[in-house]
Amino acid sequence: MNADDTFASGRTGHRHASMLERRATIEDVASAAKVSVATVSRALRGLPNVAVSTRQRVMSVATSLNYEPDPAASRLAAGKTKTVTVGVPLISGWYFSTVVASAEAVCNGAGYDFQVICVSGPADRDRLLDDRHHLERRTDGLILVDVEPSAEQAARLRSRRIALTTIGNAVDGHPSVMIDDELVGEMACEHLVELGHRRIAMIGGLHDDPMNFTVPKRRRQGFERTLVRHGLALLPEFVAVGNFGIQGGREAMAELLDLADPPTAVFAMSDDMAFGALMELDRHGLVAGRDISIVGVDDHEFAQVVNLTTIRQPVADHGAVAAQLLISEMEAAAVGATGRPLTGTPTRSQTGESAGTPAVRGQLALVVRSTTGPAPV
Amino acid sequence: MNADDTFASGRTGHRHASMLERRATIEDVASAAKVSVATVSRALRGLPNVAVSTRQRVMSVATSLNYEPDPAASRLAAGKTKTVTVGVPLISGWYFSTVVASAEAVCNGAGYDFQVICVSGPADRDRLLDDRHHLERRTDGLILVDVEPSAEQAARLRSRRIALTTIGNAVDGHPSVMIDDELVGEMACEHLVELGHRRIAMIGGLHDDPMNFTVPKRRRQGFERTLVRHGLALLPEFVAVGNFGIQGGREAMAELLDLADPPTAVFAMSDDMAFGALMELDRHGLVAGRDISIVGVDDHEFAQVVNLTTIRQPVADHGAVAAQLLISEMEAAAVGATGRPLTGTPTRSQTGESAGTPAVRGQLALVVRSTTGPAPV
DNA sequence: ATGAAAGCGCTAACAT
DNA sequence: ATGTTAGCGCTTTCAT
Repeated sequence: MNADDTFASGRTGHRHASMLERRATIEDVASAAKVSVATVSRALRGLPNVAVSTRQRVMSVATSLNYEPDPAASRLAAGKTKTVTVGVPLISGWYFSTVVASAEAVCNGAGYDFQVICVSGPADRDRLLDDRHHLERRTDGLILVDVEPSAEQAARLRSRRIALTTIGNAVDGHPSVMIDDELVGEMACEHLVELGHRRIAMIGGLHDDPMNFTVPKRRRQGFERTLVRHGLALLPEFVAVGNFGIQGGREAMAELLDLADPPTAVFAMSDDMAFGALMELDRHGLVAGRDISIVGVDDHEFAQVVNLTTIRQPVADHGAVAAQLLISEMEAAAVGATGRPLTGTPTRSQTGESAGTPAVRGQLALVVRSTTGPAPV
Repeated sequence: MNADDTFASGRTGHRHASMLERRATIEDVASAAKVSVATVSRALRGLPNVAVSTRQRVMSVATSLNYEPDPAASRLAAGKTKTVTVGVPLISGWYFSTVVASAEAVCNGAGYDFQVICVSGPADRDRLLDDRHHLERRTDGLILVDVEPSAEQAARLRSRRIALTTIGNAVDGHPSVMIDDELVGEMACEHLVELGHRRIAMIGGLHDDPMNFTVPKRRRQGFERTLVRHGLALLPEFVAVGNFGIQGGREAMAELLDLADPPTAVFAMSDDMAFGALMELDRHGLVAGRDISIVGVDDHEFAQVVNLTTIRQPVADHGAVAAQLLISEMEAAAVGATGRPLTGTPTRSQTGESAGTPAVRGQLALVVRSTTGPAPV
């Protein structure tokens, strides 16, 4: 089959260098350990009903043979892939890459292969979730970050035995990790009001929202509600769209500054947008924290560089916790599969969290730096 | 030979088919299309020796059955995984996440599964490259970003039939994409010298360099050489270590400012370090571009926010080009494997690029913003 | 151009 | 506690 020797002469001194490495199979281990392949399989996977001495012998033989099970073979035979996939709207960008990084660390630590796929719009989302191609037989679990599957898609995922955990929004019956986004808006508003501001604007939201990104909606609710509680109102012209990017933030700030009567303070729903706002302030010769106050959300790595006041959220934790939740789900499912056929699985449709579907909430903290200050008199 | 019928009755009964989706196998397609599985396999994979009419029929049946080949099964049978893995020192962080993002787009577009693994030190690197676990039978190709495999590791990769492409450094006999790092140092130096600076410092390098990260070394060479060409010298106290992070840049700048006779200009080998330097300047009440000039490298998204003068490199291209090179290698290897056994593959040990191992160089551009200005008089 | 059949390297019944 | 063996769903000779 392989014509290794064809080159054995001319290629290099060492034949080994050009030869294909021979990998040990479970049979090699079995015969070397003088047991059956079944025993090797059990021994190596820590299954019960293996004599201690046998297990040890098998393990040492496996090690000395440098044996590693072929993932394709075990996937085919067992039907599990030991792979997790994370779907994000964008791979670069501080928030998402931080989430991906921490999820990767956890998954890899738990022995899972880690795949990433970019889901930048509804089409991508539906392709990922509806087509047979991406998930089917390729992954045991999926982490969706700021991507909301429909109820049907979530249901199908379950019937396809693919575990799901979401970040940024909750899907009924699945674990999720998110922050209290209403509280975010509330905290930002409180801070600004306390400083004496009364003309407070908001940068956030998306121009069109095909992905049904609920985060800005919730932040706005908390923000507006708090404004109202203080006897203030959210003026229509004080609602600018920033699309969660630096440029969007800059443009939004430009619009606000163009107003006949501009705000004295701005709540930017993300640090990125706040950075853009800061740029625009600079262009106008205005000083943040003196002429106009800006609060962001995230505590982006750069927030300290530009001294941005912001609401910190534990982004790295998001990925790590989601990965852990997902892994728990998958291992539970694995047990359930062998034990009893998950007859008892709850098929809840409650609005809140139901038993078995933890909705982890991250801690928030207002970090006051220099971009917010007392309202100008 | 097969006693299929032994279990024909009891086995196939769908036990909990109520919940689980039934997926079509190649046999389902074969029988529905009234051909053999072999023909289905050929037809669907675009292999020759299939009648046009047959192929069409098979394809439409496959579509209507929503058939998708089981990746585990084809991997096991064919020995290829259709997966690429990228190893990066850090997943978050602007540079790496941008590279990963563009690589993902290309790989996914080409139908490859895309895995990421964090390689944050020599131990991680050796585990990834030496152990059987990670790569073996899991991936067809590897992209290493700022991670340098030893010659032996690269050789083993070849004998394990895993394609390799590197970013940031070149490995003999493998495609790579990098920039001319000496030119980077040169351009930065030229710019500063032209502005009249003569006391020019440098922030870069790593404290200890277990990964043999060659980028800062080359940048320094170009930088120092250019200094010398202009009759200047790189003073030992003008070489600060920044570890390529914001904090490191800040500390490095602090050291430089503590000097009895501080520099009037600083070449920071990355934008991140430049941002840190900017922070420190700010803390000292100094204005960048007036009191002290700073040039960075990258043209980080954030560079425009703080108006940083920098040397732009096409980071996204790095990932995209590397992915393309890798895919070319893999498809060539696939052909070579069936066709002729890659007789002509060069085993060169030249210093530069050799035929068949393209070393793509990215375009550089000096982007002048406001953090550099004429030397104070 | 098509089909039959032998694996690929495991896992999981089932038997002992 | 251990062994036997039938698949898992494909790909790939080898026939025809």
